[in-house]
Amino acid sequence: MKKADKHDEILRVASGVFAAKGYHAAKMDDIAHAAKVAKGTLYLYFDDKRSIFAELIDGLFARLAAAIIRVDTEGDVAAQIKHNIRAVLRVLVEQPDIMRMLFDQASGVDKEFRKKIDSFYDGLKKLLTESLADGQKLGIVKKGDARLYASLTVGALREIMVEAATRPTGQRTREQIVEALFDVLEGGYLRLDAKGDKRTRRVAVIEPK
Amino acid sequence: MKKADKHDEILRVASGVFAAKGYHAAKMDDIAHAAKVAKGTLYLYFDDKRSIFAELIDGLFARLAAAIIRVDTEGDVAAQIKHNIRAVLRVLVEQPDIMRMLFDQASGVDKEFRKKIDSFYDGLKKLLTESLADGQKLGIVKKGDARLYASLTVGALREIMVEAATRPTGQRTREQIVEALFDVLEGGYLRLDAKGDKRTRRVAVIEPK
Amino acid sequence: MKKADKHDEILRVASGVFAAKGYHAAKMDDIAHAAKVAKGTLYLYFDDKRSIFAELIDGLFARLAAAIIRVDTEGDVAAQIKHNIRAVLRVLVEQPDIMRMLFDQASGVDKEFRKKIDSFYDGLKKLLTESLADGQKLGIVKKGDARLYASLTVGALREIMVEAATRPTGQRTREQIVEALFDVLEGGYLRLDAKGDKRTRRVAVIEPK
Amino acid sequence: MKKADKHDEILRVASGVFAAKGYHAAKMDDIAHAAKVAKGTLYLYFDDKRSIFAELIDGLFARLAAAIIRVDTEGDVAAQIKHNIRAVLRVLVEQPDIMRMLFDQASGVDKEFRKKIDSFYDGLKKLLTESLADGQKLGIVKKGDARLYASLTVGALREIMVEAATRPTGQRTREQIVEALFDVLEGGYLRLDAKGDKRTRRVAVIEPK
DNA sequence: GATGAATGAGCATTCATTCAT
DNA sequence: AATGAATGAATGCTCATTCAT
Repeated sequence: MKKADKHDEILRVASGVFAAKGYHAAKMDDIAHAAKVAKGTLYLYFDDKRSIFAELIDGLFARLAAAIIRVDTEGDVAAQIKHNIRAVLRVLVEQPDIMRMLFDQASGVDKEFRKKIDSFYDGLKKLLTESLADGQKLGIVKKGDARLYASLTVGALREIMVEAATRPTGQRTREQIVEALFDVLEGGYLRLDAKGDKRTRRVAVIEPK
Repeated sequence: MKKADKHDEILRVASGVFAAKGYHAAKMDDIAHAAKVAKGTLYLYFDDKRSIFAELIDGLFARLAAAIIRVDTEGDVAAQIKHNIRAVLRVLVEQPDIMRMLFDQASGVDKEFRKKIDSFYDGLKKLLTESLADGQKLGIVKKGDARLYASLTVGALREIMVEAATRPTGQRTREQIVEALFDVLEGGYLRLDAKGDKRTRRVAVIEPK
Repeated sequence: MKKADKHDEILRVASGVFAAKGYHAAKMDDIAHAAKVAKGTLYLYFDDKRSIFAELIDGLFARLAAAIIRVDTEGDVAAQIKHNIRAVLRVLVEQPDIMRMLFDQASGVDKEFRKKIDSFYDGLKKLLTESLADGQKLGIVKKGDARLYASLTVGALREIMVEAATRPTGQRTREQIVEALFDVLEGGYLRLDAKGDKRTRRVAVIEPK
Repeated sequence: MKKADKHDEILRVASGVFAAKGYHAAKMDDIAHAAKVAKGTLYLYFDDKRSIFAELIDGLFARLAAAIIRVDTEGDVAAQIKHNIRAVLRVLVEQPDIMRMLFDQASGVDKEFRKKIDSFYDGLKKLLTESLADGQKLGIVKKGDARLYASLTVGALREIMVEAATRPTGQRTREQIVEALFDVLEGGYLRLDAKGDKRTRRVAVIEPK
């Protein structure tokens, strides 16, 4: 096994240990044992415990960033949005361990980690906010607080991702999730006017089959 | 200062320390110092470090649970939903420290903590899922995966809460958030059909005001 | 209750606590609680934890010392020896708690305590050794290492005392113990018949070598 | 130095520290320092402080148990008894530190330790009691409370052992102690002459009623 | 490269003692 | 005299990291 391979092997194993026990409860001994190497060997491939965790998170971020495409409002917006949802889902669902770590542990490790995570989210939201602002100019996004829409979307996405990664899953196909989330973004899910709400906003609604 | 007062005072101070440093980096010394008592004194009021944290989380949960009302579909649904959003916002925003702790630290402390948090969320989602299912029967909630809608809503809410609690805030008033979130739930924010999407679902849309 | 009374009451209670838990496991809280006084009150009657224990041991020593009479070889030696055995038995058996403490805990408390106990025993053995040496001159004690005889006797006594104090007892009466121990001592190294004791048991004795 | 060696080396050193300071006053730092290892190293070889002490006591018990032979009344009883006294003396005198610990500290450490020690003594006394009862049937042990004789013997032995181990020693040779103790036992409740021992010392014996 | 024994700084927790009321 | 809340020094134990083999 080559150097890079063992590095990756340790990473792979470590993500399982971190996910199972949490960052603080995961001991270097645990990781070494799980990776079937001596404790000292870990330090040949990583500077310290923290950097093992950091590489995992960074790798996840990189993969997420690579998966997301900037929405081009000239093209088929719906398709692109769905593509993004689908891409994020795929990255996360394929590595549920790392994902659990990211959402459950990361900000509890360190001041620095929290910053790193915050800035990833901030970047994500900024990207989304800009896209939405573009969309508002084109009239394909409702007027209002684009930043808020972005946060809300990221939050909803995150929640569903976590659930998809955490639960025994199986229930929903990835495509169902993509469609459902997209639908909600497009049309919300409350239909209060059906009860004769005074603030009726739609003259007519045709529910899709 | 009475016994109960000092207990609460220590809790109050501890939430700040936990929020600032994170559970593990917050030492009993730090808390004692911040509370201006000797370390031993902490143990007169709490069993151990973990139980200080636990009381904070439990208190937050209790306040959240108390603030949320079950939506009665006979009454003004919109008003009740807004009430709930507003109530949760108020509880969390008034104690940003505890909130940071809950979202950033809690699941990293302990297996037990993760369970506690998970079950809180599960309870919340279950409540919401049932309300949505009721709504679907009454035709005031879009058909589809009610559980998914619930997750999505909780995620969106959480994200906005965290942001509201974390950011220097000030920007948005609480009422603006309530309205915006409600609007999105009601009607989504994408208006893709304006561009002539083939899957047009609405004959006409009248944007409010 | 007068000052002296409370002092003694605390002592009495403390001996039970020490005996039950051992010196180190017995907390000042335990003693205060058992004595139904506040912790601070203990310090009105005793300098510190150690001195409570010290007073108990000292009291026991004093009572033992007072109970033992120096054997007068002019008088009825057998009666005096029996008296001593009986007296020691009575003192110890009447306060089994303090006795347990003395034998089980005392030397484990402190360097100083070990010294104190050692010197009590040393005094006891010295007293006995001298008596035995006197007896040897008079021919009523077998020739040989008087110091060794003394140690042996003290050890045997101690063992029986501890047993008598520790066991559910009941089995042997105190007088049975006195007689049995005396008999063994007599058959062992005492040669009282040389003085023409009425209870002469041997017609002739040929000392080996 | 091999693993087992260091384990034993630490044990050896620890017994000195425990004996010198007492269990509670002996700090892990003291032991580590005396053993010239870091504190953490102690925990590579022992679970905790208590288990270091436990191993010392257990080892002593094992060696004592191994050294003692059950007296066979068909053979030379005197020789066997002397062998036992000699064997116990040798085990204890060769490790005076552990012995001090056993007698001075052990029961003060823990409820569990007291039980362990009590049951060792109980076993010893039971063994001896049975031997004495056998002897009584054969007429080589004086009639009477065999259990009491056993306690008395064990107590006497213990006292002499402790003294031999504690004192600057030197004074008596081990063999002198063996002979003296045996002599006393013999004159006391042993009636070996009944079997026609060559070393007959009494021409005639008139047992008191 | 690989090992794993050794390290020692670091921390939660305990409890005898004090002292303001 | 009595109280008991407050104190803080003291200590067993952990575990990330190092380094001789």
